[in-house]
Amino acid sequence: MTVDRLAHILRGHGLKLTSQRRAVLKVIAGSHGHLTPAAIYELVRKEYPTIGLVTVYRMLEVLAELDLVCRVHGETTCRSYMMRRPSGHHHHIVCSSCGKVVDFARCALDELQHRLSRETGFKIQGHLLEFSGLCQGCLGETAAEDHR
Amino acid sequence: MTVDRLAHILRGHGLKLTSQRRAVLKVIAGSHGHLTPAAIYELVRKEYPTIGLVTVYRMLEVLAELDLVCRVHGETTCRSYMMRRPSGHHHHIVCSSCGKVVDFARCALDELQHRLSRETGFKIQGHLLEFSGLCQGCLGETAAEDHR
DNA sequence: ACCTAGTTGAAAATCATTTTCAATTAGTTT
DNA sequence: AAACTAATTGAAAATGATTTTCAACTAGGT
Ligand SMILES: [Mn+2]
Ligand SMILES: [Mn+2]
Ligand SMILES: [Zn+2]
Ligand SMILES: [Zn+2]
Repeated sequence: MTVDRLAHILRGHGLKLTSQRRAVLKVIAGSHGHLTPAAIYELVRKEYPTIGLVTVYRMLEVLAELDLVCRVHGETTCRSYMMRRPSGHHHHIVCSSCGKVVDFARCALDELQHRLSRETGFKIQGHLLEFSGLCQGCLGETAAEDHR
Repeated sequence: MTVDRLAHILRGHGLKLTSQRRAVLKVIAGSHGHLTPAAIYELVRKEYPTIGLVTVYRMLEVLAELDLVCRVHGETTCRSYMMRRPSGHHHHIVCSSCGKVVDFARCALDELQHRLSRETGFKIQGHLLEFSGLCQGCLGETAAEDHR
């Protein structure tokens, strides 16, 4: 997506077009990888040395709000833990209401993985898969609430 | 996994069995959901009010080292961003070396999702899927290095 | 040119995590 | 049972990331 197109979208939402915002957009739109706020800040500073880190944070908030950025998950960037129950390769279904977790093993991603490897040239080494929703218990509760 | 079994594993790795560690183990092993360090700390304090938050952090480090805990990823707990390229539902393949991201759309998880929903009683509302590996460029570089 | 709501950035506040260090203790050795 | 010792603990300080506050500034409308 071009910076001008993005700028137009922002304006369409009643947001002002400042040179700081343009600079941030240029950096994020011009990169082919994911960037942390700090990394974006460092890159933007080369073009706009007086920009504040706060402005980068605020810009990311706006972009996330408008669903213009994607979040990328790192293997080790989450600090929510639970005791490991199955010992081998497995994944989780997480209840977004109470946090309950159920494990499952057969993810059947080999076929997809091979296809993607072929199509993108990546040597794929791992995957992250997680389902989210409501557990039976929490489903019952919301049903009971709806009933009142 | 029982606390005694866990305690035994720790001891097998030359780690001392303190009452603090027992208390932390009891809380994590007794929960059916994922917990942040702060949440674990609050729960442990009920049984062991003088424990320090530092001890919880250290215990989690140990458990992660021995691969006795699982990490759970939250939708919004990662702060690495990139500009959104496709507009609809899609996923990422991330290069663990340079951070490059390639998108793909057909994840074909419906079948799996239905099976899991049936088997677990969850109302599944979303999923998180991400592949990681090395992009073509970074593959070339490591090959060149190996050649020297 | 003027107005004004939105925006900015320095600084302080808040929150999470790590480091430091002196005191304590688990598990071993006498 | 007492002594020993390396591992462990927790208060406090240090570090790092993110948010809040607020006075000054500016984009875009009139
Ligand atoms: Mn698990
Ligand atoms: Mn994407
Ligand atoms: Zn639930
Ligand atoms: Zn790469």
